[in-house]
Amino acid sequence: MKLFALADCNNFYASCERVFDPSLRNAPVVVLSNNDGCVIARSAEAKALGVGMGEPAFKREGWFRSQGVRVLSSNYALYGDMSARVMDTLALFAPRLEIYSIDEAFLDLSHLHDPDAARRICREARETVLRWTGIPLSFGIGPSKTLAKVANKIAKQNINHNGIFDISIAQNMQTVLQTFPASDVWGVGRKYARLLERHGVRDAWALSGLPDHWLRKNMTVQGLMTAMELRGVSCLPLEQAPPSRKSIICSRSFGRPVLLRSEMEEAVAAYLSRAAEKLRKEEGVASWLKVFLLTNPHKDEPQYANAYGAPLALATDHTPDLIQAGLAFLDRIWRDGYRYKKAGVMLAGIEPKSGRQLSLLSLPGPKDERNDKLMHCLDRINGRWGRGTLQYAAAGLGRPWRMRQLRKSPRYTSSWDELPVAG
DNA sequence: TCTGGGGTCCTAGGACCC
DNA sequence: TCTGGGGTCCTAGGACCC
Repeated sequence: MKLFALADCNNFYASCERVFDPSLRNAPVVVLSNNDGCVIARSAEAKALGVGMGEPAFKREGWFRSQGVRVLSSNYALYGDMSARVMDTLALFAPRLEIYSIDEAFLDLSHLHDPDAARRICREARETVLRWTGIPLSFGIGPSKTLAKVANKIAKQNINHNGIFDISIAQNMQTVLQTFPASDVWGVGRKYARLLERHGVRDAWALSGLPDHWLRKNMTVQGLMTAMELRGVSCLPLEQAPPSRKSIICSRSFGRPVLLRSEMEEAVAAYLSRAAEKLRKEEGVASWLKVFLLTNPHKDEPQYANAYGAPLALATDHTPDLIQAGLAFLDRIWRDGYRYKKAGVMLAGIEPKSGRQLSLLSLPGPKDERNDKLMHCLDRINGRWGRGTLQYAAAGLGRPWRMRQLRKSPRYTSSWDELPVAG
Protein backbone atom coordinates (compact mmCIF):
# COMPACT_ATOMS: atom_id res chain seq x y z
CA MET A 1 0.00 0.00 0.00
CA LYS A 2 1.30 3.40 -1.03
CA LEU A 3 1.32 6.35 1.32
CA PHE A 4 2.47 9.84 0.42
CA ALA A 5 2.81 13.03 2.39
CA LEU A 6 2.97 16.38 0.63
CA ALA A 7 4.84 19.08 2.52
CA ASP A 8 3.98 22.57 1.25
CA CYS A 9 5.42 25.74 2.73
CA ASN A 10 2.85 28.31 3.75
CA ASN A 11 3.01 31.49 1.65
CA PHE A 12 6.60 30.58 0.92
CA TYR A 13 8.06 33.81 -0.50
CA ALA A 14 6.33 35.97 2.10
CA SER A 15 7.49 33.60 4.85
CA CYS A 16 11.11 33.80 3.61
CA GLU A 17 11.02 37.58 3.78
CA ARG A 18 9.65 37.41 7.31
CA VAL A 19 12.43 35.22 8.60
CA PHE A 20 14.90 38.07 8.15
CA ASP A 21 12.70 41.11 8.70
CA PRO A 22 10.70 40.77 11.91
CA SER A 23 8.80 43.96 11.15
CA LEU A 24 6.95 41.96 8.48
CA ARG A 25 5.78 39.31 10.96
CA ASN A 26 2.20 40.39 11.55
CA ALA A 27 1.76 42.74 8.62
CA PRO A 28 0.09 41.96 5.31
CA VAL A 29 2.96 41.17 2.92
CA VAL A 30 2.92 40.74 -0.85
CA VAL A 31 5.78 39.73 -3.12
CA LEU A 32 5.80 40.90 -6.73
CA SER A 33 6.84 39.09 -9.89
CA ASN A 34 9.91 40.06 -11.86
CA ASN A 35 9.78 43.63 -13.04
CA ASP A 36 7.49 44.36 -10.07
CA GLY A 37 4.62 43.40 -12.35
CA CYS A 38 2.01 41.42 -10.47
CA VAL A 39 1.43 39.77 -7.11
CA ILE A 40 2.86 36.25 -6.89
CA ALA A 41 2.80 35.65 -3.14
CA ARG A 42 0.68 36.90 -0.27
CA SER A 43 0.84 36.45 3.47
CA ALA A 44 -2.30 35.23 5.22
CA GLU A 45 -3.08 38.82 6.24
CA ALA A 46 -2.82 40.00 2.64
CA LYS A 47 -5.09 37.19 1.47
CA ALA A 48 -7.59 38.17 4.16
CA LEU A 49 -7.59 41.72 2.81
CA GLY A 50 -8.63 40.35 -0.55
CA VAL A 51 -5.41 40.69 -2.54
CA GLY A 52 -5.68 38.24 -5.43
CA MET A 53 -2.99 36.04 -6.92
CA GLY A 54 -1.60 37.53 -10.12
CA GLU A 55 -3.12 40.97 -9.65
CA PRO A 56 -1.22 43.72 -11.47
CA ALA A 57 0.55 45.69 -8.77
CA PHE A 58 0.22 49.13 -10.37
CA LYS A 59 -3.56 48.97 -10.04
CA ARG A 60 -3.27 48.52 -6.29
CA GLU A 61 -0.45 50.96 -5.59
CA GLY A 62 -2.45 53.50 -3.57
CA TRP A 63 -4.60 50.87 -1.96
CA PHE A 64 -1.56 48.96 -0.70
CA ARG A 65 -0.32 52.12 0.99
CA SER A 66 -3.66 52.90 2.58
CA GLN A 67 -3.96 49.38 3.97
CA GLY A 68 -0.39 49.22 5.25
CA VAL A 69 0.47 46.36 2.91
CA ARG A 70 4.22 45.76 2.75
CA VAL A 71 5.27 45.29 -0.86
CA LEU A 72 8.47 43.50 -1.91
CA SER A 73 10.17 42.65 -5.20
CA SER A 74 10.96 38.96 -5.58
CA ASN A 75 14.34 37.81 -4.34
CA TYR A 76 15.02 34.42 -5.88
CA ALA A 77 18.51 34.11 -4.44
CA LEU A 78 16.95 34.19 -0.98
CA TYR A 79 14.05 31.86 -1.79
CA GLY A 80 16.26 29.31 -3.51
CA ASP A 81 18.60 29.15 -0.55
CA MET A 82 15.79 28.89 1.99
CA SER A 83 14.20 26.17 -0.12
CA ALA A 84 17.40 24.11 0.03
CA ARG A 85 17.41 24.39 3.83
CA VAL A 86 13.80 23.25 4.08
CA MET A 87 14.37 20.30 1.71
CA ASP A 88 17.52 19.18 3.52
CA THR A 89 15.56 19.13 6.75
CA LEU A 90 12.58 17.26 5.29
CA ALA A 91 14.90 14.62 3.86
CA LEU A 92 15.67 13.50 7.40
CA PHE A 93 12.10 12.31 7.90
CA ALA A 94 11.48 9.91 5.00
CA PRO A 95 13.49 7.26 3.19
CA ARG A 96 12.63 8.88 -0.14
CA LEU A 97 11.84 12.48 -0.99
CA GLU A 98 10.74 14.13 -4.23
CA ILE A 99 11.42 17.85 -4.46
CA TYR A 100 8.46 18.89 -6.53
CA SER A 101 8.84 22.65 -6.61
CA ILE A 102 10.64 25.41 -4.78
CA ASP A 103 8.24 25.09 -1.83
CA GLU A 104 6.81 21.57 -2.07
CA ALA A 105 8.07 18.05 -1.56
CA PHE A 106 6.50 14.59 -1.52
CA LEU A 107 7.64 12.19 1.17
CA ASP A 108 7.26 8.45 0.66
CA LEU A 109 5.73 7.03 3.84
CA SER A 110 4.70 3.68 2.35
CA HIS A 111 6.85 1.81 4.84
CA LEU A 112 4.64 2.90 7.74
CA HIS A 113 1.85 0.55 8.79
CA ASP A 114 0.58 2.29 11.88
CA PRO A 115 -1.75 5.09 10.73
CA ASP A 116 -0.71 7.22 13.70
CA ALA A 117 2.96 6.97 12.74
CA ALA A 118 2.50 9.00 9.55
CA ARG A 119 0.94 11.87 11.40
CA ARG A 120 3.52 11.69 14.16
CA ILE A 121 6.37 11.94 11.65
CA CYS A 122 4.74 14.84 9.83
CA ARG A 123 4.19 16.66 13.10
CA GLU A 124 7.82 16.21 14.02
CA ALA A 125 9.02 17.31 10.57
CA ARG A 126 6.83 20.37 10.71
CA GLU A 127 8.17 21.45 14.08
CA THR A 128 11.76 20.80 13.07
CA VAL A 129 11.54 22.76 9.82
CA LEU A 130 9.97 25.68 11.64
CA ARG A 131 12.63 25.64 14.35
CA TRP A 132 15.61 25.23 12.03
CA THR A 133 14.56 27.47 9.13
CA GLY A 134 11.75 29.68 10.40
CA ILE A 135 9.46 28.50 7.59
CA PRO A 136 5.94 27.22 8.48
CA LEU A 137 4.55 24.39 6.39
CA SER A 138 1.55 22.10 6.09
CA PHE A 139 1.24 18.37 5.44
CA GLY A 140 -1.32 16.41 3.47
CA ILE A 141 -1.25 12.62 3.69
CA GLY A 142 -2.92 10.22 1.25
CA PRO A 143 -2.62 6.97 -0.72
CA SER A 144 -1.82 8.83 -3.96
CA LYS A 145 0.00 12.05 -4.73
CA THR A 146 -3.20 13.68 -5.94
CA LEU A 147 -5.01 12.78 -2.71
CA ALA A 148 -2.04 14.05 -0.68
CA LYS A 149 -2.42 17.33 -2.57
CA VAL A 150 -6.12 17.45 -1.72
CA ALA A 151 -5.35 16.69 1.91
CA ASN A 152 -2.74 19.43 2.00
CA LYS A 153 -5.24 22.05 0.86
CA ILE A 154 -7.66 20.89 3.51
CA ALA A 155 -4.93 21.10 6.15
CA LYS A 156 -4.25 24.68 5.12
CA GLN A 157 -7.90 25.72 5.00
CA ASN A 158 -9.00 24.38 8.33
CA ILE A 159 -7.04 25.67 11.28
CA ASN A 160 -8.34 22.82 13.47
CA HIS A 161 -6.09 20.38 11.68
CA ASN A 162 -2.92 22.08 12.98
CA GLY A 163 -1.36 21.94 9.56
CA ILE A 164 -1.71 18.18 9.05
CA PHE A 165 -4.56 16.26 7.41
CA ASP A 166 -4.55 12.56 6.58
CA ILE A 167 -7.21 11.78 4.01
CA SER A 168 -6.45 8.05 4.11
CA ILE A 169 -8.03 7.78 7.56
CA ALA A 170 -10.96 10.12 6.91
CA GLN A 171 -14.09 8.36 8.15
CA ASN A 172 -15.92 9.28 4.99
CA MET A 173 -13.84 9.86 1.90
CA GLN A 174 -16.94 10.57 -0.19
CA THR A 175 -18.00 13.50 1.99
CA VAL A 176 -14.51 14.95 2.00
CA LEU A 177 -14.22 14.81 -1.77
CA GLN A 178 -17.75 16.11 -2.28
CA THR A 179 -16.85 19.30 -0.45
CA PHE A 180 -13.66 19.74 -2.48
CA PRO A 181 -14.09 21.76 -5.72
CA ALA A 182 -13.07 19.94 -8.89
CA SER A 183 -11.28 23.08 -10.03
CA ASP A 184 -8.91 22.80 -7.04
CA VAL A 185 -7.77 19.31 -7.96
CA TRP A 186 -4.14 18.99 -9.09
CA GLY A 187 -4.19 18.70 -12.89
CA VAL A 188 -7.44 20.58 -13.39
CA GLY A 189 -6.77 24.04 -14.74
CA ARG A 190 -9.09 26.77 -15.98
CA LYS A 191 -10.05 25.09 -19.23
CA TYR A 192 -10.79 21.68 -17.77
CA ALA A 193 -12.67 23.26 -14.87
CA ARG A 194 -14.99 24.94 -17.35
CA LEU A 195 -15.41 21.75 -19.35
CA LEU A 196 -16.29 19.82 -16.18
CA GLU A 197 -18.66 22.53 -15.05
CA ARG A 198 -20.50 22.25 -18.37
CA HIS A 199 -20.96 18.56 -17.66
CA GLY A 200 -22.26 19.22 -14.18
CA VAL A 201 -19.08 18.05 -12.46
CA ARG A 202 -18.30 20.44 -9.62
CA ASP A 203 -16.52 18.45 -6.93
CA ALA A 204 -13.65 15.99 -6.71
CA TRP A 205 -15.97 13.08 -5.97
CA ALA A 206 -17.95 13.61 -9.18
CA LEU A 207 -14.69 13.93 -11.12
CA SER A 208 -13.40 10.65 -9.74
CA GLY A 209 -16.61 8.93 -10.83
CA LEU A 210 -16.53 9.95 -14.51
CA PRO A 211 -16.25 7.07 -17.00
CA ASP A 212 -12.70 6.25 -18.04
CA HIS A 213 -13.39 6.59 -21.76
CA TRP A 214 -14.83 10.07 -21.28
CA LEU A 215 -11.81 11.16 -19.24
CA ARG A 216 -9.40 9.70 -21.77
CA LYS A 217 -11.15 11.35 -24.68
CA ASN A 218 -11.69 14.81 -23.17
CA MET A 219 -8.78 15.23 -20.76
CA THR A 220 -6.09 12.96 -22.26
CA VAL A 221 -4.43 10.17 -20.32
CA GLN A 222 -3.41 12.66 -17.66
CA GLY A 223 -7.03 13.42 -16.84
CA LEU A 224 -7.69 9.71 -16.55
CA MET A 225 -4.78 9.34 -14.16
CA THR A 226 -6.03 12.23 -12.06
CA ALA A 227 -9.40 10.51 -11.63
CA MET A 228 -7.77 7.19 -10.77
CA GLU A 229 -5.57 8.86 -8.21
CA LEU A 230 -8.67 10.40 -6.65
CA ARG A 231 -10.08 6.86 -6.40
CA GLY A 232 -7.01 5.98 -4.34
CA VAL A 233 -5.10 4.19 -7.10
CA SER A 234 -1.58 5.58 -7.16
CA CYS A 235 -0.53 6.24 -10.78
CA LEU A 236 2.10 8.94 -10.34
CA PRO A 237 5.24 7.48 -8.79
CA LEU A 238 7.59 9.36 -6.53
CA GLU A 239 10.40 10.79 -8.69
CA GLN A 240 13.54 10.97 -6.65
CA ALA A 241 16.00 12.04 -9.31
CA PRO A 242 14.06 14.08 -11.83
CA PRO A 243 15.30 13.43 -15.37
CA SER A 244 17.67 16.10 -16.59
CA ARG A 245 16.10 19.13 -18.14
CA LYS A 246 15.07 19.10 -21.76
CA SER A 247 15.15 22.82 -22.29
CA ILE A 248 16.44 25.95 -20.64
CA ILE A 249 14.66 29.25 -21.09
CA CYS A 250 15.89 32.66 -20.12
CA SER A 251 13.54 35.53 -20.83
CA ARG A 252 12.66 38.81 -19.17
CA SER A 253 10.39 41.75 -19.65
CA PHE A 254 12.28 44.98 -19.99
CA GLY A 255 12.12 47.75 -17.40
CA ARG A 256 11.24 50.11 -20.24
CA PRO A 257 10.50 49.57 -23.92
CA VAL A 258 13.48 48.72 -26.08
CA LEU A 259 13.65 50.44 -29.47
CA LEU A 260 17.32 50.18 -30.35
CA ARG A 261 18.70 47.15 -31.99
CA SER A 262 21.95 47.55 -30.04
CA GLU A 263 20.03 47.21 -26.77
CA MET A 264 18.18 44.16 -28.01
CA GLU A 265 21.48 42.58 -28.93
CA GLU A 266 22.77 43.24 -25.43
CA ALA A 267 19.71 41.65 -23.91
CA VAL A 268 19.94 38.54 -26.09
CA ALA A 269 23.64 38.21 -25.24
CA ALA A 270 22.91 38.63 -21.53
CA TYR A 271 20.12 36.02 -21.57
CA LEU A 272 22.31 33.60 -23.47
CA SER A 273 25.12 34.06 -20.94
CA ARG A 274 22.69 33.20 -18.17
CA ALA A 275 21.19 30.24 -20.05
CA ALA A 276 24.67 28.90 -20.82
CA GLU A 277 25.56 29.12 -17.14
CA LYS A 278 22.52 27.01 -16.26
CA LEU A 279 23.43 24.59 -19.04
CA ARG A 280 26.97 24.12 -17.71
CA LYS A 281 25.63 23.59 -14.22
CA GLU A 282 23.55 20.72 -15.62
CA GLU A 283 26.69 19.44 -17.36
CA GLY A 284 24.89 19.50 -20.67
CA VAL A 285 25.41 20.81 -24.14
CA ALA A 286 22.63 22.27 -26.29
CA SER A 287 22.12 21.42 -29.93
CA TRP A 288 19.18 23.72 -30.62
CA LEU A 289 18.59 27.40 -30.00
CA LYS A 290 15.67 29.76 -30.26
CA VAL A 291 15.52 33.55 -29.93
CA PHE A 292 12.21 35.39 -29.55
CA LEU A 293 10.99 38.92 -29.02
CA LEU A 294 7.66 40.67 -28.65
CA THR A 295 5.98 44.01 -28.13
CA ASN A 296 3.57 44.72 -25.27
CA PRO A 297 0.23 43.09 -26.09
CA HIS A 298 -1.50 45.09 -23.35
CA LYS A 299 -0.82 48.31 -25.19
CA ASP A 300 -2.68 49.90 -28.02
CA GLU A 301 0.31 50.30 -30.33
CA PRO A 302 1.81 48.45 -33.31
CA GLN A 303 2.36 44.83 -32.37
CA TYR A 304 5.06 42.46 -33.53
CA ALA A 305 6.21 39.13 -32.22
CA ASN A 306 8.53 36.65 -33.81
CA ALA A 307 10.86 33.80 -33.04
CA TYR A 308 13.56 31.91 -34.83
CA GLY A 309 14.80 28.55 -33.70
CA ALA A 310 17.16 26.15 -35.43
CA PRO A 311 19.67 23.40 -34.73
CA LEU A 312 23.23 24.46 -34.00
CA ALA A 313 26.07 23.18 -36.14
CA LEU A 314 27.57 21.56 -33.08
CA ALA A 315 26.17 20.99 -29.61
CA THR A 316 27.88 23.40 -27.22
CA ASP A 317 27.93 24.98 -23.77
CA HIS A 318 30.37 27.71 -24.79
CA THR A 319 28.94 31.18 -24.16
CA PRO A 320 30.63 33.04 -27.05
CA ASP A 321 29.47 30.40 -29.55
CA LEU A 322 25.93 30.67 -28.29
CA ILE A 323 26.02 34.46 -28.38
CA GLN A 324 27.32 34.40 -31.92
CA ALA A 325 24.54 32.09 -33.06
CA GLY A 326 21.92 33.99 -31.07
CA LEU A 327 22.81 37.33 -32.64
CA ALA A 328 22.59 35.76 -36.09
CA PHE A 329 19.12 34.45 -35.22
CA LEU A 330 18.10 37.86 -33.91
CA ASP A 331 19.12 39.32 -37.24
CA ARG A 332 16.42 37.25 -38.93
CA ILE A 333 13.57 38.48 -36.77
CA TRP A 334 14.51 42.03 -35.78
CA ARG A 335 12.28 44.78 -37.21
CA ASP A 336 12.94 48.45 -36.63
CA GLY A 337 10.20 50.74 -35.42
CA TYR A 338 8.60 48.72 -32.63
CA ARG A 339 8.60 49.23 -28.88
CA TYR A 340 9.78 45.85 -27.61
CA LYS A 341 8.61 44.67 -24.22
CA LYS A 342 10.27 41.33 -23.84
CA ALA A 343 12.79 38.99 -25.38
CA GLY A 344 14.15 35.58 -24.55
CA VAL A 345 16.23 32.62 -25.57
CA MET A 346 15.66 28.92 -25.32
CA LEU A 347 18.24 26.14 -25.41
CA ALA A 348 17.01 22.67 -26.32
CA GLY A 349 18.25 19.38 -27.62
CA ILE A 350 20.20 19.09 -24.41
CA GLU A 351 22.54 16.12 -24.16
CA PRO A 352 24.95 15.18 -21.42
CA LYS A 353 28.28 16.77 -22.18
CA SER A 354 30.16 13.53 -21.53
CA GLY A 355 28.35 11.65 -24.27
CA ARG A 356 28.05 14.37 -26.85
CA GLN A 357 27.77 13.65 -30.54
CA LEU A 358 30.99 14.74 -32.16
CA SER A 359 31.26 16.10 -35.63
CA LEU A 360 33.77 14.50 -37.95
CA LEU A 361 34.81 17.95 -39.03
CA SER A 362 35.58 19.23 -35.58
CA LEU A 363 36.93 16.68 -33.22
CA PRO A 364 37.72 18.10 -29.81
CA GLY A 365 41.14 19.62 -29.72
CA PRO A 366 43.25 21.95 -27.62
CA LYS A 367 40.90 24.82 -28.47
CA ASP A 368 37.93 23.05 -26.86
CA GLU A 369 39.96 22.31 -23.80
CA ARG A 370 40.88 25.99 -23.53
CA ASN A 371 37.24 26.98 -23.98
CA ASP A 372 36.14 24.61 -21.23
CA LYS A 373 38.75 25.97 -18.85
CA LEU A 374 37.68 29.50 -19.63
CA MET A 375 34.01 28.76 -18.95
CA HIS A 376 34.84 26.88 -15.79
CA CYS A 377 36.87 29.82 -14.55
CA LEU A 378 34.11 32.28 -15.45
CA ASP A 379 31.52 30.24 -13.55
CA ARG A 380 33.76 29.92 -10.51
CA ILE A 381 34.41 33.63 -10.29
CA ASN A 382 30.75 34.51 -10.76
CA GLY A 383 29.74 31.87 -8.23
CA ARG A 384 32.16 33.25 -5.69
CA TRP A 385 31.77 36.99 -6.21
CA GLY A 386 28.24 37.24 -7.52
CA ARG A 387 26.57 36.89 -10.86
CA GLY A 388 27.83 39.44 -13.37
CA THR A 389 31.26 39.95 -11.80
CA LEU A 390 32.67 38.76 -15.11
CA GLN A 391 30.54 39.06 -18.18
CA TYR A 392 30.78 39.35 -21.93
CA ALA A 393 30.95 42.88 -23.28
CA ALA A 394 28.24 41.93 -25.77
CA ALA A 395 25.80 41.76 -22.86
CA GLY A 396 26.20 45.48 -22.22
CA LEU A 397 27.42 47.45 -19.25
CA GLY A 398 24.74 50.00 -18.50
CA ARG A 399 21.81 47.73 -19.29
CA PRO A 400 19.19 50.49 -19.30
CA TRP A 401 16.62 47.85 -20.35
CA ARG A 402 17.13 45.85 -17.16
CA MET A 403 13.99 44.91 -15.28
CA ARG A 404 12.88 47.04 -12.44
CA GLN A 405 13.04 45.69 -8.93
CA LEU A 406 12.56 48.64 -6.71
CA ARG A 407 11.80 46.88 -3.47
CA LYS A 408 14.11 43.96 -3.27
CA SER A 409 15.24 42.68 0.09
CA PRO A 410 18.95 41.90 0.57
CA ARG A 411 20.37 38.50 -0.37
CA TYR A 412 20.61 37.71 3.34
CA THR A 413 21.80 34.16 2.96
CA SER A 414 23.74 34.06 -0.29
CA SER A 415 25.90 37.17 -0.45
CA TRP A 416 28.64 38.10 1.97
CA ASP A 417 27.88 41.78 1.52
CA GLU A 418 24.27 41.41 2.48
CA LEU A 419 24.30 39.21 5.56
CA PRO A 420 21.81 40.27 8.21
CA VAL A 421 23.40 42.17 11.07
CA ALA A 422 22.48 41.29 14.63
CA GLY A 423 22.52 44.15 17.03
C1' DT B 1 5.13 54.40 -16.40
C1' DC B 2 2.96 49.93 -14.84
C1' DT B 3 0.24 43.07 -16.42
C1' DG B 4 6.23 37.14 -14.38
C1' DG B 5 9.26 33.41 -15.59
C1' DG B 6 10.33 28.64 -16.29
C1' DG B 7 9.04 24.26 -17.04
C1' DT B 8 6.43 19.45 -18.71
C1' DC B 9 3.39 16.50 -21.33
C1' DC B 10 0.02 15.25 -24.95
C1' DT B 11 -2.14 15.52 -29.44
C1' DA B 12 -3.08 16.74 -34.13
C1' DG B 13 -1.45 17.48 -38.47
C1' DG B 14 1.96 17.85 -42.10
C1' DA B 15 6.10 16.05 -44.45
C1' DC B 16 8.22 12.27 -45.95
C1' DC B 17 9.13 7.39 -46.92
C1' DC B 18 8.05 2.70 -48.49
C1' DT C 1 -3.02 10.65 -65.04
C1' DC C 2 -4.68 8.39 -61.05
C1' DT C 3 -4.43 5.75 -56.98
C1' DG C 4 -3.57 3.28 -51.06
C1' DG C 5 -2.25 2.26 -46.46
C1' DG C 6 0.89 2.51 -42.87
C1' DG C 7 4.68 4.12 -40.47
C1' DT C 8 7.95 7.72 -38.42
C1' DC C 9 9.46 12.17 -37.31
C1' DC C 10 8.89 16.89 -36.41
C1' DT C 11 6.47 21.00 -35.01
C1' DA C 12 2.90 23.92 -33.30
C1' DG C 13 -0.43 24.54 -30.14
C1' DG C 14 -2.85 23.71 -26.08
C1' DA C 15 -3.34 21.98 -21.63
C1' DC C 16 -1.22 21.84 -17.04
C1' DC C 17 2.12 22.93 -12.95
C1' DC C 18 4.66 26.17 -9.55
